[in-house]
Amino acid sequence: MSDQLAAEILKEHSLKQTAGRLAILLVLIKAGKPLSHKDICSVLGDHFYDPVSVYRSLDSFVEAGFVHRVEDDNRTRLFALCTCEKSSHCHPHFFCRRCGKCECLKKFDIPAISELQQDYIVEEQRYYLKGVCSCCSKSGS
Amino acid sequence: MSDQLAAEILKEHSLKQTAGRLAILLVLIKAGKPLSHKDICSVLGDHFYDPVSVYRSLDSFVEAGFVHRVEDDNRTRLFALCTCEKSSHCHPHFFCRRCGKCECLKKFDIPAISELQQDYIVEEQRYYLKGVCSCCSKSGS
DNA sequence: TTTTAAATGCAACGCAGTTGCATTTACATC
DNA sequence: GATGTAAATGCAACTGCGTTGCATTTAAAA
Ligand SMILES: [Mn+2]
Ligand SMILES: [Mn+2]
Ligand SMILES: [Zn+2]
Ligand SMILES: [Zn+2]
Repeated sequence: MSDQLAAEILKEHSLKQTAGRLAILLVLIKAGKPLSHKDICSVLGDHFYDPVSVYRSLDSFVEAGFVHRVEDDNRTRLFALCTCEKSSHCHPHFFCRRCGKCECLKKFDIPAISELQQDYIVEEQRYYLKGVCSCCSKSGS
Repeated sequence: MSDQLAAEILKEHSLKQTAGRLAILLVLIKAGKPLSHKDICSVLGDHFYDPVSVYRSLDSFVEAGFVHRVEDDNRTRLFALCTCEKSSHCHPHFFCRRCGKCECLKKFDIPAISELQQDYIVEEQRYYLKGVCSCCSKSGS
């Protein structure tokens, strides 16, 4: 049951177990892919809880390190559960223009630019691809 | 004189030569690095011209293909003259947290993820680095 | 059970960018 | 050079995503 997983994650990061946080986290667990604030609110639907609080809960997750933020082209941010221990973005993301979904390419590391002058101090790298995802390219031209 | 360059670029892309466009383009040429809408407006200063028109001029440059947009983490967009013939982003960008500047790493191609399944159709790739730039890392700890 | 810092709801705000529309202007044509 | 027209501009209002302030509620430690 992913309810338990959600509870464990919160406990593990010493965040208070509130109904809202549990619900939001559950949505992220079940989705298995990056979701926007809007996505999350619409999944929550009836057990609706304040949009501002959703933002705040998400922020607390990001700060705790078990959720990462993906910056979309469109000035909206996506949130995904981050199983990959390392904090911050460790993998590339793929945005499909057909189905509109964003996918974490967890299998891959972000390739480095080996020839970059050594006096640049790289602290963070982000990489994303846009195109047509595996699913969509298979189904229909 | 870069005034002439600006005029040429506009002509080359059959865009009407207006005072505003020439001024904006000149700012981009002189800057030699990505600038935000705000940056541009503040450089224009007195010969001030409507912020909305600045947006529209920039859009026309991007559509024409000689300016590219860089998406910043912070929901603001940066614009840079794109000398590198290929349309869209062909190179990585570096954001310096010290001086706050963004730099086009024009020397480098964006590294590819060779192991990506072939049924993904990659149409665009973006790559950016954050850290401390060459300049800033040299001067002062 | 009591206590308290943290979480929540609600309303107002901030800011980058967009849209609609009336007016002006670059530039092609005569 | 004068004329016509589509494109560019200015201005005001609007959108959408996210943030902030503050009073109230609540999880969980004591
Ligand atoms: Mn991810
Ligand atoms: Mn660039
Ligand atoms: Zn798809
Ligand atoms: Zn710097």
